[in-house]
Amino acid sequence: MKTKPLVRKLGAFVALSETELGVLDGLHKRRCSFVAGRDLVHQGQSGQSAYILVSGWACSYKLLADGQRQIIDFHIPGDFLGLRSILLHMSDHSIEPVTEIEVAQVHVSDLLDAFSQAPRLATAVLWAASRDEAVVVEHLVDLGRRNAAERTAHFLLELGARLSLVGLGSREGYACPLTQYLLADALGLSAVHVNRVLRQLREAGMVTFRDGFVAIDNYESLVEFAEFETTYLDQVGPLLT
Amino acid sequence: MKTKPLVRKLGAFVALSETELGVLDGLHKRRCSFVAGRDLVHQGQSGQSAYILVSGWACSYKLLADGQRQIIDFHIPGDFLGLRSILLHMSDHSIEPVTEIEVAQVHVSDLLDAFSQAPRLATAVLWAASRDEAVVVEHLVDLGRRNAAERTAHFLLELGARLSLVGLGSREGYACPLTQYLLADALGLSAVHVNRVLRQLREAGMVTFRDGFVAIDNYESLVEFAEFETTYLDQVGPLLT
DNA sequence: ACTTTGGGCTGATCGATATCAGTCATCGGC
DNA sequence: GCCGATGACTGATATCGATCAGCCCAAAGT
Repeated sequence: MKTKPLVRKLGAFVALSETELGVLDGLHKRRCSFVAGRDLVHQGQSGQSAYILVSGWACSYKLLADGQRQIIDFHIPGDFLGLRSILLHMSDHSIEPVTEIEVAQVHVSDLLDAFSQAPRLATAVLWAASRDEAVVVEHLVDLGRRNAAERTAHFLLELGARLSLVGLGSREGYACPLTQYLLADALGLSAVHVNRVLRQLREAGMVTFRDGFVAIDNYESLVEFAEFETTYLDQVGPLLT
Repeated sequence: MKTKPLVRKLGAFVALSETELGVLDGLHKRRCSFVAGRDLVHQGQSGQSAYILVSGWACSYKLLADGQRQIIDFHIPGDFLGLRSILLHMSDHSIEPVTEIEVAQVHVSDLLDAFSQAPRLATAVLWAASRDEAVVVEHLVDLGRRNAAERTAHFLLELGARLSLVGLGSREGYACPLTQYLLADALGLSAVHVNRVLRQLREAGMVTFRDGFVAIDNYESLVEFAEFETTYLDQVGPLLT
């Protein structure tokens, strides 16, 4: 079987032993699939287990009383879903599959067992969680201090960088199943404006998002335009050997 | 000595034993003070230790190339500072004391030792980190989908709720050393506009921020106006006994 | 006593982005 | 072969919040 995205992701941080690989494999036993659009976790729900995303895309979001929604983050293969919910014993957000997804369900007890069998996995997962938090923080800066075009450019670059880490993208581009509506809800813009901004970026020769594919036409100028910094995503090699 | 804010905070989640209290005490040994305005941690710095904030307020922020900044979060007594930095071996943000602060410096090794002596502390700290992340997520929703007034109202309520957890605030209000400039950098607004919005909220009889004190004039209507949900902050009693 | 500084405050104007009100193309169902 | 749904796209208009330019007050410095 092909390398699991989670293994690939954690492997970039910790040089995984045979035992650790085995334990990680064990976490992938309870497999399920979900169709696009039907909530996996619902805001306000309690209890719950977490999931490891094996294939497909999902997003976590919050709904406001007036029906608007804000997408917190998109999740790609190798990401944990709902890790925070199980700690707080209550989900403060919803999670929705963007495409059809395949996940491995993980109970709290599975996770704690895995950690006691392979303690360095806990460090690795904590590291992954920290990196995810850094992504959310960068997203927050997007919303607070970047205009629509910079924000969109930055966001597309960041997605690309994350996808590259699990082998699903490169500097040339990546497959991206998001609609302009989803992008709007993530970027705090209207779908109409997302459309205009994407046109600007396309006409400026920087990036073309069309037919489910993001083509980065000029990586350097896009990076400069978006003030994109990769330090928090870069991972040259395992830090823990 | 008065109960430490961190003990108070974690105590709301885990019923702490004598041993655990002792270990927590041990983490508070390396005390230092810092004056307001001079960075504690600098964006891009590597290595680093973390800190427990004992008294005073701090904020973590990111600088953009054009000189703008976005404040990610304000930190109040009982909060950890720079926990993510030590995991990523690199700080992706800066931390600046807002007032004079007193902190306890914590090396990675101190923390790991503490966790091995009192394993439930690890769970408690992880829980605290998750709650902090939930705060950042809520802040993200503020920036993405709430207008200036709702955003400001929501932010002030959230601060109040967090301060109440460590005994520094109530539904009537709390002492708040923030300037309108700091508020602007956190809310993604200009200082001028923050001023106007505060006036609106004051004239609407909801909340009065003046002379370093936030007075909540009408808690119910403020909560309704801001669509404030406390679920992720509420903590009726220890979940782990 | 005068100046300087920092924080709070205000009016006028301008620009970025939302909102409204559509068109067009594609696709699956019947 | 039409129908409804969905997503991409566009022009016109409205609005929120930034920016500019400035005043006022209190505290600290000289």
